Amino acid sequence: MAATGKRPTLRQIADETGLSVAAVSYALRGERVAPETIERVRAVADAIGYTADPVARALRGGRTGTVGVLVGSLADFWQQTLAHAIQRELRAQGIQTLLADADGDPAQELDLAARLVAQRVDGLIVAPVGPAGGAWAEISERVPLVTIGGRLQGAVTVGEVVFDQTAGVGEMLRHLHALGHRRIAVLSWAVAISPDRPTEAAVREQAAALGLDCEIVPCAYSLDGSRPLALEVLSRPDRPTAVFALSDAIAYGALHGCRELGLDVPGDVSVCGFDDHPLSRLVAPSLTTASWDTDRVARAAVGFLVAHLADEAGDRRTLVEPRLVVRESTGPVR
Amino acid sequence: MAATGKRPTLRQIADETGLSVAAVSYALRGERVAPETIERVRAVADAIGYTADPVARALRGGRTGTVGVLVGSLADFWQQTLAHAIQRELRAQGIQTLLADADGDPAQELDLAARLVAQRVDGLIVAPVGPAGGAWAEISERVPLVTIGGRLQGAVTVGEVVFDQTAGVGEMLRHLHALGHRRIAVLSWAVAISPDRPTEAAVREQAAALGLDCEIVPCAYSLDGSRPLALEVLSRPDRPTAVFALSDAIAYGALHGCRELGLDVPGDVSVCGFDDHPLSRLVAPSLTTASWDTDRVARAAVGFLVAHLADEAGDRRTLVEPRLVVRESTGPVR
DNA sequence: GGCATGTGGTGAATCGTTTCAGTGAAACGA
DNA sequence: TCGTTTCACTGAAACGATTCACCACATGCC
Repeated sequence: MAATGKRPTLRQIADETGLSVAAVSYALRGERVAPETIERVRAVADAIGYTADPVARALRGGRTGTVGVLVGSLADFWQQTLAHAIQRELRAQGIQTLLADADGDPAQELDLAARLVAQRVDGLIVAPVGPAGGAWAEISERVPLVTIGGRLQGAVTVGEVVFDQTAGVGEMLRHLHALGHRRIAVLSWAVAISPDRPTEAAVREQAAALGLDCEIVPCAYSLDGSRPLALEVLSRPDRPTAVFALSDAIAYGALHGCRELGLDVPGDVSVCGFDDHPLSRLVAPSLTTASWDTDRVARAAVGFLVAHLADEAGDRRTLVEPRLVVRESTGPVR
Repeated sequence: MAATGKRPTLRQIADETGLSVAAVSYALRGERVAPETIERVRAVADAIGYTADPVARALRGGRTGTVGVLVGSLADFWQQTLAHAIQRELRAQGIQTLLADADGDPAQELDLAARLVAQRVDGLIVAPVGPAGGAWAEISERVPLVTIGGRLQGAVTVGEVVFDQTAGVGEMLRHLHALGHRRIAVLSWAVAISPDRPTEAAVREQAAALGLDCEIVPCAYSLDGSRPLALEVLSRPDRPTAVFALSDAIAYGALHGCRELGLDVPGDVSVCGFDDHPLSRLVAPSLTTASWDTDRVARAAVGFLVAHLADEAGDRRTLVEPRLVVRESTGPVR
């Protein structure tokens, strides 16, 4: 039968050393007791493999040493990378990660967050996809909250990582503009799920500034979702000269669509994405894309939370700038 | 200031209803008290938004409602998918997921597992990459352990999901054999990290059975790791007619290498992978690959754990068969 | 010597829940 | 009417670590 072993407790060490439980507790954190005693206690603790029970510690009013991470969808490449980076960053701080993913369903986010709170996480890092509901306010009252790339209405956050959507979209549109493109289709998943549509707004604004003819095509966030749309858009008589997909996954679908139509990329159409997925370097043609620095995002988010937990003051907001990666899939208009 | 809200306790409900804490506890689980009282208690509990503190409950000797999931590397596509599937399956059972990933470093696995145990998980699901050390035995004494695709020496597991490596490799080799391939390079990451090398053994065995000339090339598990190796292998005078990569990621690298050498796939060289990554359908040429059914693996692993926790008896071992997906990247020898 | 200060500890309360062992009161059988 | 059962509920003891209040003893200082 597995799992029958009992874990060692302070009581055991106390019995072994002839000290009180309190003395052992103090000794293990190196306070108030004679150095020699500390040594003795530590030796016994090591010998029997003692580790403090986080459950008991948490009950007493302390921390659980666990932070909840909520992402919109682990099926999404970029969020996978982000989750990975956050979890690595948390571990570097000695914090465990309680991961939840809403599986692309914005309606689940709040429920999942509540469950994480019920599990007594010390903090919550949320990369929301859905609209903000009022109940986020309650959650932020219970537990320190850090948001990544999204506002949660009514919630008090202890840190925010914000993406400079305008700069991100702008950088790519300027790149396309410089190559001579004027008529551009924007395949956007953000439209579908983000009610205030900051990305969409950024597209309109930047397009207007550059004098571009940008059509925004709402698009399911998936490989299969974008292919038929790309086919439709590219089959038109006044076919756009460039397709700007707001995620690499969508861009792959567009590339696939181009292949089906016998269109040369970037000869006939330029295609670009957004994410810089590891594979984007390797598809043919390799994909021009832009990305946010995942590691920096993770570091900032975790940093905000850790600083808050340590009662440190400081600036709790980071604006992340995009990085443009030009590869083979974009070229001058022919 | 965030996170100042206190969560409601049994005590509060007791005061509100004039009952004792014990009565409230019983009432909430619907035992021993008058139906009318149960109703009253439930109403108050709902009104103040009571949820039992899992920490206190766990301290009392119960479960934490959390299961630890340890994967070899979240940077790996397949394991991302697996982790996603497991976490979804656990949530369906009302269990939280405490995720840890060893980040490709086998040496970390044991340490991480120990930390998860220290966090008082109710069980551990491990998809190991590294060799089994003796300390796994201790861990399996403390907590029920389910392994996926790997043995952990000395550990007592309550469930095992095993991949039929022989069938997996065999299926693909038979596919290549049927297309006329006789000289095949196998790019294997498993060689590097798995000491007993079951996959490698399977390759040798199946190759011998089919009369194939298979060379096993040890390969770093990454996109960049496989490209130079593929270049080297494919530049030889007696170039193999097919490259069998033991992961899709490695196959992408090989595809890239072929493109650099101006080799047509599958005209000059057939390339196949293993994983069936979502993108493998979309790369050009689309990738012939094989895969294990991630959902089935996750369901089995979680099922084993849940059954054990419910003290049910039953068979706790599943052998997973591969599924071959033939696409464009493999073809007859020319 | 008397008093403050410091050292090295101990005992007990606390966190919130579960559960065992009671405990009055009502109901019931003989 | 007495004893037994059942009912509905209460008190208190866990679970393990932390921490406050306290205490005995030694030391320092005038």
